[in-house]
Amino acid sequence: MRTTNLYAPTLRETPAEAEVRSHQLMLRAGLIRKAAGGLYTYLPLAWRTIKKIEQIIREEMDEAGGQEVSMPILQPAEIWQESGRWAVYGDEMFRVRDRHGRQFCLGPTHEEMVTTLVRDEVRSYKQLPLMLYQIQNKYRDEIRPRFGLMRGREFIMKDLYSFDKDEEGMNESYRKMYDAYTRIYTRMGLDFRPVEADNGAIGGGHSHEFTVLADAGESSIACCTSCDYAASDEKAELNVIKAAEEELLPLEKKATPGANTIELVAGYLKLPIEKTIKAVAFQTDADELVLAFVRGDHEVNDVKVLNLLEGAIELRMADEEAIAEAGGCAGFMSPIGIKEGTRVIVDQTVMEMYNACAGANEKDVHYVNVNPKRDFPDAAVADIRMVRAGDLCPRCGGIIKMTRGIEAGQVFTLGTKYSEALRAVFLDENGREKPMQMGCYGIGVGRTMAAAVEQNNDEHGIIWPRAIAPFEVVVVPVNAKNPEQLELAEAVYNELKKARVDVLLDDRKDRAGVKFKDADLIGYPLRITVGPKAVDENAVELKVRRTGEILTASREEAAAKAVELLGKL
RNA sequence: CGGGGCGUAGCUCAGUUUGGUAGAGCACCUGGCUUGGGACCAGGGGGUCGUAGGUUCGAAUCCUGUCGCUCCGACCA
Repeated sequence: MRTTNLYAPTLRETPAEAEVRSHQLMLRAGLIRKAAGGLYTYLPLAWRTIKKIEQIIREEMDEAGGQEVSMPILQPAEIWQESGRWAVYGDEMFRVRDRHGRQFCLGPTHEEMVTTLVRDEVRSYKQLPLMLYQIQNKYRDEIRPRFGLMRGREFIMKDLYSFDKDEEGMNESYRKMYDAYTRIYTRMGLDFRPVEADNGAIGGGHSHEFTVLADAGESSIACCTSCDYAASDEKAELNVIKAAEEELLPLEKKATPGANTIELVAGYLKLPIEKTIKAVAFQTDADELVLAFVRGDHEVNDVKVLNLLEGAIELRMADEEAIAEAGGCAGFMSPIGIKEGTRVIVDQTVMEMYNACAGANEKDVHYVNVNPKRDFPDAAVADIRMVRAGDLCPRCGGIIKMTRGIEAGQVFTLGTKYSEALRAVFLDENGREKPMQMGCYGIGVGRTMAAAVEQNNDEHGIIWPRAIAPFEVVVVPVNAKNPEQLELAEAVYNELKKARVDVLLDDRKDRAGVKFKDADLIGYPLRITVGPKAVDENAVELKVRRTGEILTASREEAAAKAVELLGKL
């Protein structure tokens, strides 16, 4: 490919609409252009990278036993009504009607489609396991599209679905996918972590998010500094922290006028914040009141709370009236004196506190010398707090640090949620009818590209990992109007092509500076410069984008040297 | 949907407070000169000032509606 034949409109200045680095760079480097909010055109450079990412994914999916298919993007409402999600999915689903008034949606995901496909064909355990995948556009009418390709309304996704005869098989499929994902992100040259994740409403199964580490990432993850434990902030498990044992003092009320926050109480009573107990009141979607208690310096993890509540779908902050009805007092709450039957959940660490301070369930009054094991021994106890930096790893006891990343892929087991709803059943070895055990596994392809840019750039532009660079090498004749230079550059270019290197010849008649700036901005891993020195001294120059390292080689050696350097990028 | 910010040339922005008839840099076209880090000189093209309405002799500027973009929150690949 020659630059004069490449549509890659680079921008000298950063467009005002882009806030995050990857979005800015992809616009500036001429990779993408916006068509409307959350909708982007992939220009030739971006599309080359997308195709490379897809190819890596395909190879690993096939290797793991997946088979590629292509299912319709336009999906009939019926199958969604059957699974019950037509009503649940809400405004996030794009819905359309055909000329007869029949309803369809633009697929936000394909569980319904793939499950109905499989149920009609698979009858026997002998036909399982089965793994089907596709790479295609998905549509979600996001509340707020943002960060360019990071969260679009149309985005490219690889989605694989596994079908197994039992849980053991499902877990085996899961493991294969986990391993395949690990190879995919490794091959792409990205710094990533498989992160234990909550799989929310589905419950029960496993889930990992494959998170590309980047400071601008949306997800906050807890990583152990000693072992390889990593979990999303809402998932991270925590061990009990035992306070030093103390003699139990008698419970006592103290007036704490206006002290309705933990900071105010601790300040007023001159107590360390670790000696206080904090309350958070929630209500479920069914209006049940739930009181959660954590140590004063901790935060309640509402996902953990929600997971403890059978049947609840979401939590919101409780109304003051509901709290008062249960005998509580907003801002001054404790489990002591709450009406019988009220849902109270106490963090495990709270149970190990001695002579602590908590609300007295009346305005402007707190208790001191609260001893949970004595004062509310019957409360439900669980791990309900949010992880924070400095906590101890639940696996090895090492120190946890918090990092940020971009969730580029996710794997999780679904169990029989969809196979039951859509009656995808088979006969097992004993002739008994059973629902299939499913798993689903997604990779955001465009998001992975954005994450790669987010993770690999400097003040001059993008620095592509070789495996997903739009071109591996750019050959730059310093002065393309000089026939000798151009001829030598073409010779190097042709040799690299022959060596099956993905190479671009920047044959534009612009000044060298322009071409160098573009090369840095677009971020080809390797640049080969052919200038006067090549003509006069037979010396061409190879520059590694990431390190800035410059090597020289003779014209004859240049291609071989480039191939050697690429091997290390 | 709630809360901020912004819509003026392809891009980045000035002009809006105090109404007087459209600007700069970059990009683009022509010619010249130049060719190792976004050159230079000369000439040129390009804007219903997001949009609709109102106030006014006169609106980019003031008022009202509306659309779009963007950031923060709930959602997610």
